Amino acid sequence: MSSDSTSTDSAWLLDAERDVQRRLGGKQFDFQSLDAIANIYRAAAAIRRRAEGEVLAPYGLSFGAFTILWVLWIWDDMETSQLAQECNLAKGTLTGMLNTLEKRGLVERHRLESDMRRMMVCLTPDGEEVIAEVFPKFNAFEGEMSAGLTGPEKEQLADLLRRVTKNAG
Amino acid sequence: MSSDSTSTDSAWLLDAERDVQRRLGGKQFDFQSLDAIANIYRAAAAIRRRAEGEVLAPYGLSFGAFTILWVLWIWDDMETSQLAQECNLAKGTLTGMLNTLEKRGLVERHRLESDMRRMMVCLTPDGEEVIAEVFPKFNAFEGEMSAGLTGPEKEQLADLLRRVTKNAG
DNA sequence: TAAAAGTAGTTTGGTACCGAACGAATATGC
DNA sequence: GCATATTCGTTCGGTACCAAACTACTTTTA
Repeated sequence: MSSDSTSTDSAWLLDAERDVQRRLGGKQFDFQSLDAIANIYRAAAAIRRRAEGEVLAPYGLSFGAFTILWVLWIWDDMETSQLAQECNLAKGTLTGMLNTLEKRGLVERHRLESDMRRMMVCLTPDGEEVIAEVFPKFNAFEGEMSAGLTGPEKEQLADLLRRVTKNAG
Repeated sequence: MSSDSTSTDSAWLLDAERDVQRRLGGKQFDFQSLDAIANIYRAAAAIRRRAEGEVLAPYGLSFGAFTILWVLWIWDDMETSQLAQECNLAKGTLTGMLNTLEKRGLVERHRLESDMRRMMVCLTPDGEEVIAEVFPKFNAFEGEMSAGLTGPEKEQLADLLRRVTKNAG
């Protein structure tokens, strides 16, 4: 399999991919899709772990908590249902995480006057201070993680992933 | 920012990305890296959720459990330390998940005779049967998730992610 | 206008996951 | 050859996360 691969130079495959080809090369599987999709998790897991350890841990933020602060920073305020969707969290999960963030004084919840079922969430000044301090470091970290790619390559990566995400949504 | 962007057509941006630009467009951040890296999570989270719901749940497998079975299928057997690394899991986490899989009779553990600290893990015949049945469905699912991409685009996506992963490792 | 249906957030029970502390087995230094 | 350091896997305490049941509120409907 590795000897007759078409445009992909086998010397550039991850060890894991090479072993997959050795084990399954004879079978009729969709290896192009396998490589594309599996590498999404590999990259996501590797990046997430490093981000939590190197950038977020000093602020006592999990990746999910950081995402919540980030989303509220971008949108100013938001209903919890929309926030859960934006952060890829189940609504029950979001409740717990907002409790934690609220105890730390980083976010605030308010019921909507017009509909007492619904809840608006926004950053407190403290929360805004935290995200404004963390995000530049996170963005620099993102730069490190994609350091091997040229500008156009980063744009293309974003574009290809965008199309996968739309497909999966 | 969106008006002077170079090759990225704003009409193709995800809603989330557009809002980010509206909020942070004036600041000096590395938007190319931001888009590239942030879209990795977005895609990974969306795919993982759908995979668990549509492909794995009928077999009672979490994404992590599926990954363990898959890795053991490819490598035949493996030491737990290596398995943890391959699955992107902390070793303590792996212990618990192997307990679960062992109770279900899908994997077996054996101490190495030559070094009683170390542990080999392998699939049972039942485990092999499960992964051999699940994986083709999972692979078909991967095809669906990347359906909007041409073959060469999938290869390029895999290649770009590979370089990010190596960078993060 | 009152019952039924729908909707939003919370609670609950359970798994997944991590880091740190631990104990057993092996390797190393003197 | 024995203390020390190292290296395994496991245990422990805690957070993150989900799906399903639940509660409180609102809308629909008759």
